Amino acid sequence: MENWRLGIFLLSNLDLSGENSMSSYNPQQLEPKWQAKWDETGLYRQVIDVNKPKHYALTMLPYPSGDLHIGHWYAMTPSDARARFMRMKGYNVMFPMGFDAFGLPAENAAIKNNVHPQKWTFANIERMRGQLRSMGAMFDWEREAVSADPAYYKWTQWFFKKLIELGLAYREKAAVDFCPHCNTTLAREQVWGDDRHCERCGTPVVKKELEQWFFRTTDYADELLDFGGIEWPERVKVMQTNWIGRSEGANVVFRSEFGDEMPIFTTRPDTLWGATFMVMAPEHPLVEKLTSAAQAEVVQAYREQAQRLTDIDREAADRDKTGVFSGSYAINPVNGRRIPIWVADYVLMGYGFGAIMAVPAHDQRDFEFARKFNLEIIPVIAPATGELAADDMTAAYVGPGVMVNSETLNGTAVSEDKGRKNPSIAAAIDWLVAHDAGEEAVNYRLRDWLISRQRYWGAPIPVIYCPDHGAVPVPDEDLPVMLPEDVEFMPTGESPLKFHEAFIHTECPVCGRPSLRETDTMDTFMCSSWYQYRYLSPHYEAGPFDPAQGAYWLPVDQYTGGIEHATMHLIYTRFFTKAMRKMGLVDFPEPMLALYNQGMVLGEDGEKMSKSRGNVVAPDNLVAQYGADAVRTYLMFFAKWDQGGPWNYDGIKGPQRLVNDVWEMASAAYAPGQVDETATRALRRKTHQTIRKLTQDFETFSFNTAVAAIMELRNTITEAQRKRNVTQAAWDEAIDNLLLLLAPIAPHITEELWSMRGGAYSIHQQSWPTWDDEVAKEDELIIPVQVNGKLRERLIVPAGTSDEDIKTAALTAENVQRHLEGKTPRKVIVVQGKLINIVI
RNA sequence: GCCGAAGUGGCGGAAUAGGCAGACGCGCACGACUCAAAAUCGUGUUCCCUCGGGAGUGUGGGUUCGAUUCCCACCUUCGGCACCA
Repeated sequence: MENWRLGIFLLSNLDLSGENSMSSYNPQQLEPKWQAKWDETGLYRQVIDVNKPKHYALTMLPYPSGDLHIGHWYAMTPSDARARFMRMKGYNVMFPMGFDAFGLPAENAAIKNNVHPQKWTFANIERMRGQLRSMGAMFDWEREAVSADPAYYKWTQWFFKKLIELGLAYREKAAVDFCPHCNTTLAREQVWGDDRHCERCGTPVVKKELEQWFFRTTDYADELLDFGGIEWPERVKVMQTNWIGRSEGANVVFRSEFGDEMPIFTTRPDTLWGATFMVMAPEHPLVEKLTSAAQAEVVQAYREQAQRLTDIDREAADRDKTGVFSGSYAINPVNGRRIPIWVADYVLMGYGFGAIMAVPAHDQRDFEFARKFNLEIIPVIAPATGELAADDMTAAYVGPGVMVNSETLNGTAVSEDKGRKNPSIAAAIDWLVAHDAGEEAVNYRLRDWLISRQRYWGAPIPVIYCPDHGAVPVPDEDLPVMLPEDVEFMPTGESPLKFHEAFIHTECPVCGRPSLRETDTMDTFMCSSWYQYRYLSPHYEAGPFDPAQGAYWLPVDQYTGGIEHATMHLIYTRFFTKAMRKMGLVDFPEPMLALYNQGMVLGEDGEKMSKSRGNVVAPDNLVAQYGADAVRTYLMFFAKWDQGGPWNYDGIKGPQRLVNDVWEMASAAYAPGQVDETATRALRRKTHQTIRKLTQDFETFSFNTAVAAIMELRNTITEAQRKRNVTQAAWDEAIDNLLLLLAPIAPHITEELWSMRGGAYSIHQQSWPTWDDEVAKEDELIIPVQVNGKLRERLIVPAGTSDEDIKTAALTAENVQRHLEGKTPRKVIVVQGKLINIVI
């Protein structure tokens, strides 16, 4: 199929006449020519210029998988066009590019093909640089940063140490998510979907007890919930807010009969008087102690069974409640009531304290459990319809009402508000504090970020374990901890670092005793959390970035990338910037002031592109066939950027015709024939309207309608060209502006034509055109006339005609008269300059 | 189950502080050029129609002189979360 298309193309491009061969449009020749010229002249070097406002435009950096695919083009081309637009608008624009070069695919390729990950990665980078160049983007390659470069990961390690110093990194043994296929632990964010699968490979994860390094993202939970001062899509803000999952309530200390403290978190302290039992997660550390001899066997069996269940089974919401009685009792601190302690897997060890008070009357889960095991139900909220009878209830009551059966708090109003806004919750918290039984508390769903990875191809965690001094950070002068190159890869994916004697065995930096080096590497999201800073000065050696560069360029003004990073990269990099502020490296709270999420290009079948589906669109072929400019234009035209949609091989013909037409009209000599004032004015009007439209569309990322507007201008110019009825000045104005407006979208052809027309190098250094409202103004208006809301007539009137005159003309129009059927209108609605509706 | 986004011609998509639905493009049809095809150019292209009109933006209601746009109730699709106390 591809070859066939290519064949047609080659034939159609053969210019057999010989006479126009110098000037026919040949993107394959012209695009590399300008790319080289831009390079030689340093057109895209981005240097500090204090006389200009700065604009830091950033697009998410790619993983060097080996081939640039159309998705990269879709992410980068419109970003590039936007950056070019900002540059023409007078901003000093920085638009860097780099590679997120650590990660599993390199290691998997190493295992499969026996190539070293480093070799594989850097060869891919080399290849992708060439492919990126073919796109014609304004990347400043002298700012390129590669995360797998020791000069880069030295600072990734340095940041790790800084986080330890600030108390934001710690090591802990915990039940963590482990991907058996990737053979490594994962952060909670990297476990997706109903079946809790690995974000990378799709394999369901398992739980493992391991000692791992964590970053205290939860320290910033509240700050991360504050999106003030940043323009981010609502969707991302909602996803992050849900992910962080803040709940307000109280911590209350229950005690077992034996005096063991059993703290719990509740969002409903106002229902404490209705707590009739407690439930502990099977993994709760007190389970063993609190299990009575009589219950020992059944509790033990239950715990074992719980352990065997996968998280998927356990977290299925519609599953029947299971559990066993521990044999012990706790004391409810608010009323001294003795309540049984149960063990059940609907309570999760990973949230709150792993134990709850159960209020079956007002919590559906507790209600189901109580009904199943015949536990007591005591209503403590009475709805407006009257008090509840426990025996008659078929579900927990979670609505508003007043507190009952709650001693001194009886009669307090219960609203549907959460936290202290609810009078009953406020009263209960005050009661707890006054009686020293608990305190106001906030709980988050967000977990600390687990960054240890049991893989080779990542930045080594710079820590040494000394028998005397414990975990000792590697001194700064010994950074970076280099990845050894002489390693052998296990087919199991197990990290070769664990078996590399020379790497493992070292000395304690404090006492010199033989010690062991940490063999885990860092999550690659650590590398990408601060790459926007490294771009400023990728060769800087005195720190992660040059503060002089930072003072000018930071923070990022416009970030663009896919939505899939909403709760991973985009939370991590926000956390990182907040930590960097604590380190004194930056003085702002947010890394990216504005964010835009592009959609996805799908295969022609409307499905996500994948090799197995065979619907992958290869940009290299398209560039060979149509040229980068046509591909860029099509990508920006076929859908609104945040929507995306299916690729269509026929659809690209529209943009292909556009660039061809632009070539024809801008390279042709124009000589006016019979000049027509009206036609001249019409062309000038269209030119100025198009400038206005494109300015607005670029500002709002509406690139598809921007390209459509350029096509309209093209259509108007085509007509003028055929009739030769506009002045030379109007023609030149139209062509020059056409090129300037198209320059950010199709940078090569516009550069060539600009130069052919004698414009100064480079078109990309010209100012964005401005429009004159007077010229853009329509001098005739088309006013639709409706009778009872149905269109009956269109009036063409000169601009500035009074409403009265339009109304008169409308009422006397022939077709309107016919539909009035001699009746007198009840009402005539005149929408100025827009429409008339006659109601009869 | 909860939260969010979206349903418009044959197709991709325009148009929402309520005001000509279908911009722009693809495709298609007819015509021109050609021995022929491709490319290119021109004309047309929401559907139905008795050529007067009628219907029409997922479905059903509502508000309004007027609704793709606002309100209510559904249906479908796609994301995110999901026993989170």
